[in-house]
Amino acid sequence: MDTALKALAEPRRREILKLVWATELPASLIAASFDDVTRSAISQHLGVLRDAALVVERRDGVHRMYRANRAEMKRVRRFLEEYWDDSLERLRDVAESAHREKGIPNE
Amino acid sequence: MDTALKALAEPRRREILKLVWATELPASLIAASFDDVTRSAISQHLGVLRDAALVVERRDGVHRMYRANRAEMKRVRRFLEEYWDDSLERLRDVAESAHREKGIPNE
DNA sequence: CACTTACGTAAGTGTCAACTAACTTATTTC
DNA sequence: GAAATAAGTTAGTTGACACTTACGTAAGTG
Repeated sequence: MDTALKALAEPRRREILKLVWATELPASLIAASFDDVTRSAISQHLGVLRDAALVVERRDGVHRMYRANRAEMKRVRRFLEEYWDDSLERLRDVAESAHREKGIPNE
Repeated sequence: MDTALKALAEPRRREILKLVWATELPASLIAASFDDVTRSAISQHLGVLRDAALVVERRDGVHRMYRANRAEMKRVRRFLEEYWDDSLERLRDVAESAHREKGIPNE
């Protein structure tokens, strides 16, 4: 999960992900849509996304077709939503117990 | 926004954020809840979170009290949700998305 | 005022990440 | 089978980052 979040923290990779969200694309086309970076860099980004399971690869002759792994994306999304929503209650106790243990001044 | 995402990609900082989500805490207590890292490291993490506006600082005598900036967190959350949803929208526009569902691994 | 507490900041270190350039491997075409 | 195309891979560079130790500083305390 951490791998996925880190992968998403990079703007270039988010851009790639958007490209292959709805359509399957070969690496060459993905790389071609970035003019300020080499094909190699994109290939490496694709590797990171693949390792994070955010993207799936399928070989088609000389091409490697990529598309977003929406199942995994959903997992990330759920994780974050639980993070926002659950943190409040779940951690109030932790904070308060720490409060007591260390004996913080005033309040 | 990119600053915020990057800040969130670091597990330690997510942990800190959780701590100050529901309760305002002084830096010392926050640091005290991590035993494998120095106070200085936590201070620096707090600086990153502050720069990303994910956390607000309030001075109270010798203490610097921190709490999560929920407004900013909401912004990040919205950004991500638009990210998912915009892309999903595009997906809907792709006519063959329905039959492509069948080829999707796991889930 | 000396002392302590609660913090930030500076400087230095090791590691990792993004990138380029060059090379390799697989596939199709002639 | 040689050449061309598509893509991954490796080596090396640069910069960022998480961290530590050491020091600085503001606020309270005897």
